[in-house]
Amino acid sequence: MPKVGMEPIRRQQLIQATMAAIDEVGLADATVIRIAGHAGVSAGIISHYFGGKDGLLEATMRQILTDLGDAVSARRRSLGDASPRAHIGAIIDGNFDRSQVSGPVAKTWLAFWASSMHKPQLQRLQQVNDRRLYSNLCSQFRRVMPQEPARRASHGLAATIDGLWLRGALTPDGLDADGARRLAHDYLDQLLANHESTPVS
Amino acid sequence: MPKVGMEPIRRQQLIQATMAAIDEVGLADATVIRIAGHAGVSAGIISHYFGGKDGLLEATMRQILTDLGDAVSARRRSLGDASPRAHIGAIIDGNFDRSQVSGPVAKTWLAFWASSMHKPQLQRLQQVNDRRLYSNLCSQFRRVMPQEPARRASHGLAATIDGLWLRGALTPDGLDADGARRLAHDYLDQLLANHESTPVS
DNA sequence: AAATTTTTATTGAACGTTCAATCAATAAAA
DNA sequence: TTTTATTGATTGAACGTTCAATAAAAATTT
Repeated sequence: MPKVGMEPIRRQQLIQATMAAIDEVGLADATVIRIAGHAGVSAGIISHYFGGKDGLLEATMRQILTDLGDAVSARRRSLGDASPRAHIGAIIDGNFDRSQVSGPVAKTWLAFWASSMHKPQLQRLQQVNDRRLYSNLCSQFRRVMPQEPARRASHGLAATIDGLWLRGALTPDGLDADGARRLAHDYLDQLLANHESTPVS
Repeated sequence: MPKVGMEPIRRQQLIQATMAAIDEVGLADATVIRIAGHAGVSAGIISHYFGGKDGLLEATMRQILTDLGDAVSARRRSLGDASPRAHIGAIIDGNFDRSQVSGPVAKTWLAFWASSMHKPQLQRLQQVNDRRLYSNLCSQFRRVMPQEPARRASHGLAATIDGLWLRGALTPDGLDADGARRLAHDYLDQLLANHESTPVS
């Protein structure tokens, strides 16, 4: 049923179908036929719009990382020059945003993470995202502590966030976003408390 | 060159070769021919000793988890009824044991983790290991805090350990075991400090 | 407004490749 | 001579990609 302007629609459908297929049977068994079936189209269309299966997988990972970045940015934009705690809290909340922690997204994210160890194209995306999270955390921690402790705090908090995702992806019931957020915030409070020069309460 | 009693030797060789192959090209491209090549044998031998490729992969994951459990047990055995901090510290150290954090092992571990989302056999192994870590942590935290905080502390510390592994597997230079251990110990100290009824220093 | 042509979107069978598994043949040790 | 260990060519299944054929919409002409 050829109607003009299908490209953006099909691209989005196929990216969603990719996540659905990976959620269903894993990356290894997410064949082009299965993905196309989820989108209600034929297999050939994937090569037409993405140049091949690899192009579709890369586009899917890029979408996940873009959504993640947007979720963080949206929460930080309204903060202005608020406290480091507020900014880092927003980063945490953005990382556990609803749209990011659904079963399909979490499983796809983990599958890509593992796959990126040996696919340069995916590894590049992964590292860009990683460094953005780390440097955002670091520059906020730097406002209340010296460089070396700030680096350690950033590394620890980033690891905790990723670890909670990792465990959430494997849990049958999916990630408990509220519980994870609370845990990360508690950790953040403790990291900050260690470097407070003027204890308030 | 048929000599009697080759079975345990070949099994070990093939398990090591599996990790080497996954480290080299990833789980998706770790074919039986490549694995057999790493062990210096022919592909057919894999089906002979492990019943098929799946059997070899399961044996490899089982070995990684067994080694991990042994590394933890060995450090705790000499502790007797020492402090919770000492026991949990030993669990942390065991998880960042030298034999566990080498590039091949870390990458294989992550590959299996992702794969276990959709392979019941691997998922079972994964969950047994997971619950062991969690309940070990929990029973130690319980000695110094109520049940609910102990659960939260265990979940948080387990997530941090896994997160450090995850990031270590992806880092080009491999996991910085000492740095990771220090971070996990700092987190542990903070978790315990929040529930100390008799502040000593 | 009807008929025609052009453009765009889509299909799905065919093709070449790659993989794990099999098993008859082989060779060294017992 | 018997037993045990190992090989590697073969087989069948499954995969991603390609491309000629098709069909619907849009544009153009009558």
